[in-house]
Amino acid sequence: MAKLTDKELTGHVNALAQGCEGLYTRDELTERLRQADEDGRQLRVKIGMDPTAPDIHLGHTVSLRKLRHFQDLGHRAVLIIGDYTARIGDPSGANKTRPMLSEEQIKSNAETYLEQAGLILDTSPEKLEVRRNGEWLSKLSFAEVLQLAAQMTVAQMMERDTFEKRYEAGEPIGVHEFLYPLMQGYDSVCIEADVELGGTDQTFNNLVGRTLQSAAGQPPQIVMVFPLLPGLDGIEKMSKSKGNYVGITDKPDDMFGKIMSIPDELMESYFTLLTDLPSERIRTLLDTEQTHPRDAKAALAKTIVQTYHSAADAERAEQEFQRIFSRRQTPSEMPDVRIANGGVSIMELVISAGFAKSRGDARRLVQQGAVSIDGEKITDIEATVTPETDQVLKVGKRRFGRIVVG
RNA sequence: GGGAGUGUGCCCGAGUGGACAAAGGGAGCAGACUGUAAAUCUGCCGGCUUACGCCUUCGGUGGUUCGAAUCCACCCGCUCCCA
Repeated sequence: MAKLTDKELTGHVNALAQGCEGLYTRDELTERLRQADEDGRQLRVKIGMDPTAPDIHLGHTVSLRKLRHFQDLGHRAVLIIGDYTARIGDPSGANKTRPMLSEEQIKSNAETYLEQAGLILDTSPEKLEVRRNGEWLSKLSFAEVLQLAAQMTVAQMMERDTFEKRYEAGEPIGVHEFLYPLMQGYDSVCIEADVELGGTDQTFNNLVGRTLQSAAGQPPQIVMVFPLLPGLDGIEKMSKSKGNYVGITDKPDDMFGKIMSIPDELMESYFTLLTDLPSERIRTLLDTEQTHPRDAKAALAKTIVQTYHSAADAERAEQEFQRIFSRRQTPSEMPDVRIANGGVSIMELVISAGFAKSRGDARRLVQQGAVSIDGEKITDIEATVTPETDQVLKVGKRRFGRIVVG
């Protein structure tokens, strides 16, 4: 087996630690990599997924991309699908009323997830192992659960900042919530993880894995946590339920447009967490002396679209974006809005196009000057219009429809 | 088990008998400005209605009252203190 030189080893560690916010510990990682190389074995690098929401967004890609990096160095990704955990409902954080998911739903979510994860990961069998934690969690007896629980004290649990904050805020904390970290940690024991990756919000859970592994006589996993990607609003972390996300299967145009709408301050973290651009290049792009922020953002958008689609798609998306927003032209493709012959009220038109969620909403839009047909603004809510086929209904900045009469 | 609090619109949060569809903030939408950035300004922001107005809403159920988010009873959830 080929032995790494110390220099190469250090290089690997540095590269892997890039962008990492917490590494427990660096020395252990170095040592573990060295050992693995010496023994000619793959490290088992774990990442957990929550099958409650299937779509992968850019926020997830931060650690997934790092996982890919491990794969590229020859290691094995172990993807844990938290099917058992999901069935009980993950209580962490704000979503307390998370619905329990059916077996069916979990299964389909997991499938979607895997499919999408395949856009980032190397899916060859020797590089990727997919496991469901129901495999082992469902087999635990109550006594065994108690034994696990006995590994930790309440004070240790309360160290977790989300628990601490909620406790101080007088918010409820379910006893079973203390079991989640244990479950996740037990996952690590069962799959004998060498490394676990996750967002910083998983730090505590992942560290529990170390505790449980040690107790089980295993070398504790190395834990690497990554910054949480801020969402499009620049305030909260990216999440599907907040609606501030970019899905990796979003259409090129949407992806491009969404990224163009992020606040400038987010560009740096997006560049570093989501792209492989060399830091030199990123510096140039972020330097407003050298690059107009708008162009930097376009470069960002393009790079990301290219990653999940193609260079050609990225090119097209950029052109489309410029066409609509810079030159204020109409999109090259838009949904049809069918209307009958003989004219319709403007209100009906907006509603039937699906651009307003209620009549009041439609009225508001018209009154506020958001509605136009072929560039002609219509502000009279009583107006009746007789547009022709191929004329363009525009509502607000980004909703377009092509009129089809008949 | 006992006691004290608390539960409001997408979220936070004021309101303690009528002027309350309910202050304020945030989010969102629209307009101006722009780089679909930020900041700022303006309007909207439960449903129906051009509007007058009407309907549904303040944990749940029932009650008091001409009239309740506001008072009473019971119930439910949450928090804290005591045990």
